[in-house]
Amino acid sequence: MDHRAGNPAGLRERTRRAVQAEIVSTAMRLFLEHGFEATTMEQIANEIGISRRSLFRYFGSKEDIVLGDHAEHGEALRTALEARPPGEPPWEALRAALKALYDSLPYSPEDFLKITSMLHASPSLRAHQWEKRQQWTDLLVPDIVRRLGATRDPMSELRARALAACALACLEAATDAWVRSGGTIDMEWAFDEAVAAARG
Amino acid sequence: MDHRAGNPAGLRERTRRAVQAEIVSTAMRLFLEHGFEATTMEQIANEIGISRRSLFRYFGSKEDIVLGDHAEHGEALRTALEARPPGEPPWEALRAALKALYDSLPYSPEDFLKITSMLHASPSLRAHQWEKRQQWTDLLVPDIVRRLGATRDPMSELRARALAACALACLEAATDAWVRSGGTIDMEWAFDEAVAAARG
DNA sequence: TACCAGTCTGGCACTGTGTGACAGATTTGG
DNA sequence: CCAAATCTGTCACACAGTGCCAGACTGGTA
Repeated sequence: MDHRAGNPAGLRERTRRAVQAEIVSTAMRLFLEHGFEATTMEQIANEIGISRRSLFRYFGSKEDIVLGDHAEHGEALRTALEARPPGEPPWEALRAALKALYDSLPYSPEDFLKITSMLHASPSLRAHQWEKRQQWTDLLVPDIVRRLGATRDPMSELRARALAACALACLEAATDAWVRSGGTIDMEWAFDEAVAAARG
Repeated sequence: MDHRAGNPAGLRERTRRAVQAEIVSTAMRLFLEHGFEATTMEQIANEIGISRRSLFRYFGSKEDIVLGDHAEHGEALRTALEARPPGEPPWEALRAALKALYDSLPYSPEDFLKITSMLHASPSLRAHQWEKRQQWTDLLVPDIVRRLGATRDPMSELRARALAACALACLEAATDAWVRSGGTIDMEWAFDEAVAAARG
């Protein structure tokens, strides 16, 4: 039985969420202030007032503090894609799903630019981000297979995977151009431009 | 003056090349035998008979022992692309250049499968490989810009970058399918299939 | 209230990668 | 043979990440 009133989850869960949130905000502040590589896990832990060991219990790696949301974003993207009409061609559905994800991000344009710039500046962050995005493809493949038509051949997965990977490559190219421009160009336009170039 | 007869480069350079080659072959043997992560730099150094510190002087990171060729491969790819007729459409030129690179690889199909499988199995190797391939795009962009037509607008780089990234994404998808099939399917066919799916 | 079981925490030790500094050996060019 | 440049091994160090353990805390029960 639950004796506490109006508590959706136990105290444990709530404190855990709170600590998690504090870690992210504190760490992000330090990262943006001194750079990702230059900030050590020990500094972050000291700043918050917990031990280094506990910090590693909340986030398995330094990169996860920054990219922790990426797994959820993948799920959101999958949901958005599956919400598109079944008959819609893959590229249009992917475009719409990516736009939905982009619009749902809670960052202000300035913060988003700072974070994205940091992501581009640190090799290890870029690498981990790509790793997470590879997992995005895995999530998207089933839906794309469906959209490509129900040919039973075993290579439909290859086709779907290539399509998803190209869409994310275009997203990356667009984001890259956006960052280079200092956030001045329109991201949506850049993405369409990238797709148009790729499709010839 | 060079007192030694028939030596294209000094003794230093030759021994350096020899040691480098021995490191690669010894390390690859250990990697394929016990796995990449399970093999430590100390083990490799001991096996060869040099100090750990010297090993790090030859290869700045463990991943570089495996992916050292990747930089040269990028150059080879650029050369192959630039050797294609100027009027040829980007996708066809890229396809031909990638095939030329693939054909020039010195590995037997069995070795190539083993190495590629290892590359897919280790997250840190995958990440570094992707990083190197990102540099490939930088090398290819100028030529693709030329092929896309000399529109002076500043966004031609975005288009070229997207194209290169999609081509490499298709290569990745094809390689992935090839590895999953245990090397049975035809890589060239898989690549074409991936491109066809992406271009709709 | 008291108690027990599950969980969280900090502290310690340890592995492995990667880097800087230094002294001694080796090569290079004259 | 000499002097400058380069390579080598050794030691020390920073940092990420992990296993282990004892103590503290929480949640539910009697």
